[in-house]
Amino acid sequence: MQVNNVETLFKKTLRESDLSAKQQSVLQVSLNLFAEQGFDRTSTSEIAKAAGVSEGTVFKQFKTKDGILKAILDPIVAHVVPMVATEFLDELKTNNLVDLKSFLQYAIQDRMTFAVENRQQIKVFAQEILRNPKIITDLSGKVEAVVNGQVGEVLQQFKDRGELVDWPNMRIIRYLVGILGSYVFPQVFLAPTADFDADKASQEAVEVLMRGLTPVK
Amino acid sequence: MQVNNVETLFKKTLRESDLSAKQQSVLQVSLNLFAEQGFDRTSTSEIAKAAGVSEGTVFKQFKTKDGILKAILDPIVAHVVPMVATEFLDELKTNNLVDLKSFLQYAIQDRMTFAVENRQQIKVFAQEILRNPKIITDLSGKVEAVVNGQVGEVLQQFKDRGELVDWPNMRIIRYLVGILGSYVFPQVFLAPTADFDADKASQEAVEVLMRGLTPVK
Amino acid sequence: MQVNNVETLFKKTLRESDLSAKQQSVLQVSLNLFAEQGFDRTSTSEIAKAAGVSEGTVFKQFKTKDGILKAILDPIVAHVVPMVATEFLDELKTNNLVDLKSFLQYAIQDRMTFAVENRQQIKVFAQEILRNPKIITDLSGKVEAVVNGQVGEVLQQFKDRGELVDWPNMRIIRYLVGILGSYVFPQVFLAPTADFDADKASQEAVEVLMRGLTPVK
Amino acid sequence: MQVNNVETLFKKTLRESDLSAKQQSVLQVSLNLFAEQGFDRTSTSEIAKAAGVSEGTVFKQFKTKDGILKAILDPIVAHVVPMVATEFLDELKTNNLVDLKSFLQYAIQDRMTFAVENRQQIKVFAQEILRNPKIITDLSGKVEAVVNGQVGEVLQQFKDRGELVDWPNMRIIRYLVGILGSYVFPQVFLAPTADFDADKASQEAVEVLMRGLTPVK
DNA sequence: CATGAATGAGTCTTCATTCAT
DNA sequence: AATGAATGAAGACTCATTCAT
Repeated sequence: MQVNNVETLFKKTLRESDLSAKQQSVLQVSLNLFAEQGFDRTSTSEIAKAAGVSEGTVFKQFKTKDGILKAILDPIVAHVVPMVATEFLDELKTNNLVDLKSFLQYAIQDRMTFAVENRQQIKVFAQEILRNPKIITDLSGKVEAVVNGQVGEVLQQFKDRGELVDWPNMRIIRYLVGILGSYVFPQVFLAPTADFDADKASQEAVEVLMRGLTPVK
Repeated sequence: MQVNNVETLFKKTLRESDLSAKQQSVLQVSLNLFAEQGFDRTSTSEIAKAAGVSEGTVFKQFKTKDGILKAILDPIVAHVVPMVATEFLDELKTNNLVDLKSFLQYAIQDRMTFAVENRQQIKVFAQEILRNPKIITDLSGKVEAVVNGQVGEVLQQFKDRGELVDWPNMRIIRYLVGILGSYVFPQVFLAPTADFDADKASQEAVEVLMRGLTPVK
Repeated sequence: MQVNNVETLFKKTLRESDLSAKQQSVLQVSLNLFAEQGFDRTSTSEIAKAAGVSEGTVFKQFKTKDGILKAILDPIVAHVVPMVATEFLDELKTNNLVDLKSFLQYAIQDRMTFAVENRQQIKVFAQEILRNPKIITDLSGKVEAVVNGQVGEVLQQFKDRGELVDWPNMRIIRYLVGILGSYVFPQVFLAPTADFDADKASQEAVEVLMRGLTPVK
Repeated sequence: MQVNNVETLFKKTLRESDLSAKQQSVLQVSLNLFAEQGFDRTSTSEIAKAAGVSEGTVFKQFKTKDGILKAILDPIVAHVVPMVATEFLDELKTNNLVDLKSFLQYAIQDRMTFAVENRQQIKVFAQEILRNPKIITDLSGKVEAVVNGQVGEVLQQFKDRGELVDWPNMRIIRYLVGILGSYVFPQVFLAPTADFDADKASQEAVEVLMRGLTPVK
């Protein structure tokens, strides 16, 4: 199965950057601390200590504390998100999703796993969005392009075959995300319950989505 | 129509408290500032200035900065949420919701309006949940009680009449909230677009929910 | 003889301000430290310690380190300079300066004493002028007004009586200041020699000025 | 006319030193930055960047930041000042200054031009003197030697011929410098006004000095 | 010689909190 | 109850200096 793990991809991006080992460590450690206790509640001295570097080193490269956050978020937005998207879309095609149900089963389960595995990164993103919603305005363009582009093609197939209601792509995706979120949200932001059954959850989600998105005869 | 406005109810709660006018002002102003710029980014001196009181006064009553947040959140959780819930449930009964569609139309539109009107308070809550998920664990008990209690009765009617799938109440509510959230989330947390059409949005939401939640013959 | 001491006047201004004793102490101590070791080489913690207050107190009132400097310089420019000027001019009139020589003797000696007694304040000013010459542009207006105003009247008397060359006031004052400075400068900015004889110095200065400024028959 | 420009001479001194091109660049750039923004407000990284060298290089040669200042000031004191003095004295002799007026005209105008052309260097010196007056104690010996030596010879001629008052050389030079300074100071340290007329200024200065320094019959 | 990443002490500044009035 | 001056610990950030390469 695909890696699909932001942390792995993030580390890869780090390795390919021209940052020194210490500076990479700063970003790695910051990501974890920001996710755990929030940006504002994480001090730069805490970061330095956790990364095993001096406080000067932190600022030498990243200039400001906000610079650290930017150094984390920017490559994720610029590289990780597209990589993940591409990977996901490739899988969609590879897996030869013959009908809507297969497609939904795959997509829902895949994204659910993704969300749970990348809780940390998602939380950092969520915090930043609450603080500065502009960040998502920048992303929404990309998302819309993908939805109407490659994802749109896939959806169109199902529409053509009469398997999917003829609603705008954004509307269909909205419901997909909404239903997915209704399962994922508590796991990511609230207490991640140990008894969360991703299989059962995705089956249920697929069931209600199939009902909601199949054309009425 | 009902007031349904947390701010109004919050003010009412304040009036009924034994807090002096100045102390009420502190809470009122804090709520706004916390929503606008976040708890960590709001200083107590800023609060004091905005509330027109001295810094000493802020602490005289609330002991700590966290105490202010608690003084805001606690009554909302203790009084405002129940009041809103009761009000909502009363309306459900009063409006004589003869069938599932009427029920969904009413519920969705009502909650959508509620969310948009109370953006500020919701944002403060969201921040606090990210920081301290425990707060929702406390709430979830109450919510589950309501869902399985009064709301459960309503849902049961529809199930009995064969208008609603025979799924657990929590599952049904999950989808309701998920679909609702897919419309409301961008308005509350991202850019609140001026062209948001609550009527159209709730009609669409009802449409997909009716499909998803109606039993198959 | 007149007080003529900026420090005394500065303290008087402080007392009349609405600053607390501690805050006055901050300014007093800062003035001394800035004069001794320069603005940039004086740390705020040093100021706090010397003033016997916490570092927070320093910033509570003066906001920034520059704010401290401003709080020192502004009242001097606004009040002390005018007070000193008035005092000086009053003395000029009171002492019934019958001829140019008496006038020069008085003025030179008086200003020389003034400069030597207020070395500290003058040094702080000098530093600030090197850093930010704008400060003197603001003052030059006032100075010119006095030179052409009250001082001008005095000079005009001597011109009318044929005791003083008919040059523009600014030119005459320029030489007065230049010659005065040639004696004062080393005392203020270089090593203040113990054997400095203000009496002899002013006699010499008066001698050369009398020669330079008396009309040729 | 003579070069009379400290920068040119400074560069020449640099070329004749055993410093590498990069290290010379460090001194050159430091001089400018110190003059513009002061020693304390110029960081070593700023110097390194402006000089196009690494931070390590700056310290390799000069050990400390003070070492840079020393490396700038020392050669000026050791070589440039003497060179300028010699040049000046040579000119005095070459120009065959027949009488006191010619001498004053030449000297005043020459030094005035010198001061205005070397504003930067003078400002660095002035700053350093404010900070560490000892530097001038070292210089004063040299100055006194020159004043009583070669300059003394020139002055003696005029005294012998009855063109110049029989005052100690230092006293005469004091007035020369004082009057000169009264014109030059504002140009160097305050706003350098575009309309400064060096010709007119030196004529005026000569006029008052001739009056002040000519023996009374 | 030259580099530049790394250091850590020190700087200015903020802020929640206390307390005498 | 209310004030606001005072506190001091902690925060972000700077900078002269070192050292392995």
